[in-house]
Amino acid sequence: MSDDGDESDAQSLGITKRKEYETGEWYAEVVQKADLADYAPMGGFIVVKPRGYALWEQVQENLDSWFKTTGVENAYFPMMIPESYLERESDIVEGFDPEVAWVTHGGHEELEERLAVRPTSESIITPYMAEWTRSHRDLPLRLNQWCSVVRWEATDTKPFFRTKEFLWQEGHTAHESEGEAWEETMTRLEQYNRLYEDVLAMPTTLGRKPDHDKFPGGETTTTVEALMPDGKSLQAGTSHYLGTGFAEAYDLTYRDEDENEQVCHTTSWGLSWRALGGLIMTHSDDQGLVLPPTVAPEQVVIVPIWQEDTREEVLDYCEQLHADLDADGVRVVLDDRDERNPGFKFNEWELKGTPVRIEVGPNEVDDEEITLVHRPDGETETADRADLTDATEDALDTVYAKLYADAEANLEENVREAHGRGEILGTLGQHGGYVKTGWCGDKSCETEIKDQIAAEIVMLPLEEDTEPVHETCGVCGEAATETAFFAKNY
RNA sequence: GGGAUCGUGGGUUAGCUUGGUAUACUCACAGCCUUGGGUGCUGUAGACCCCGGUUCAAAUCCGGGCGAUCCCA
Repeated sequence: MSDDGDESDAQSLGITKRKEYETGEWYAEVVQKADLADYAPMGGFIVVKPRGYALWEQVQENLDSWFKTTGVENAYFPMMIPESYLERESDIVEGFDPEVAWVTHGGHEELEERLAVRPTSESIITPYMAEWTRSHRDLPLRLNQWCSVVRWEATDTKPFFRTKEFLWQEGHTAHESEGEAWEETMTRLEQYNRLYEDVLAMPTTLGRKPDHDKFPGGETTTTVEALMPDGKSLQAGTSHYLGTGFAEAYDLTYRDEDENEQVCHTTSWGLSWRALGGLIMTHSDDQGLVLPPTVAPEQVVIVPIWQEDTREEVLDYCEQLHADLDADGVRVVLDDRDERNPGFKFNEWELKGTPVRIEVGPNEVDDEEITLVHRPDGETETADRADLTDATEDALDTVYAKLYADAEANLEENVREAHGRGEILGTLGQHGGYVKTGWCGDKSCETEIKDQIAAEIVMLPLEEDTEPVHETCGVCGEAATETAFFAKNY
């Protein structure tokens, strides 16, 4: 049944596309109507509105505090990078060149050397790390910057998922040994994982990128992958062990205890506002945005419901609730707008993603109770007024658990095994999700699948010595050396 | 990278085939009304994506651009 013809006027205030059937359009509508972001006048760019930015701030606050307690310091490097710097690491040039935006003029004068708008900052940060590193006593050196980068891809804009400019953090570290650098790589990957598990209510899978898809110039790229409800995988964060290649290119060396010059092992790791795209896509529904309480700008909305003769007592009661919750540190708003009826408010706060609603009418006032409603499923519960904060916090925890459980079920149901071209293609085509199969390690076997169904190897098991799931490659039949996870991806 | 669809007040949309004063709802604002799922009334304000062509006349037809969405790779 189509709602195109009979969209009621009332509904056009809310979401008119269905998540299940029109995922792309639904997503665009949620982002705009929940006031998260808008399109910029140039293709590929977006404007992030205060509600959207508030979500990013939650991501920042969490990650930033974890970084700081694990030895990372924030710094800031220029947005523009001289071409000669970029060129010092040839793989970086090759990997990013097609999507670098160049500044060629300052005012009316052509620059002697054109400047790259950073697509990532290894090439300007590493030289400075080299300057600051003299001896093993200066190591490890851990820097992070919160900034935006530009990658001039000619693909369709999808707010947060795919934009030419995006906000992220990029961490860059230098270490004495491969072991330390590898440990660093994993520390950051685990922190990304924690962000998804504990803050964004999204289960993830950790893995390694195949060689042909790793960070240009790096040794190993690890990834946090999140499975979206439409069966596509989202690369939700990456952490790279860069080996000594970058250190060599930019002279990042140190004197060890025996006064010998040694080359550093470096890492870099980044997480972008894609995380928000994943968050929105994962939890939201046909009513609009759904947010876990951890990041919701308003965790609770109190909606008063009154009649002429009960107005004052209901509002008084609500104001008390509001004051109490606020004092207990709950992010709460009281929607006491006079000109809107409760139904309108319910819909509006649901559209905006507020996780818990407290409804208060004369009944609640008389019985000294509160009615709590969970955003994800509309479940209603009643609690004593005296237990306000506990009941509210329980409800918030329950909402988080529900969101996580739903996402987890989606992930668990959508990891499948297949062997043979037909089976791999068929499974991917029918179900989406991840398809595990043996892999010989040859890129052309991936290409074969990619050409037919636009799915690629999104990850390999994190542990390199993991026994392959099949003895032979699921595509060509040669001996398998790895287990490959095929999926369509964002 | 290839193909398709689309672009009208802040949001949703009618009008386009057959060229001539642009439709309605909603939001916003002012006032009244008053509330257990998008309430009712009155008033105000607000739009044809851009450039070019055809024409007496273009939202409408033609060409190009820009932007969005979808499908395929």
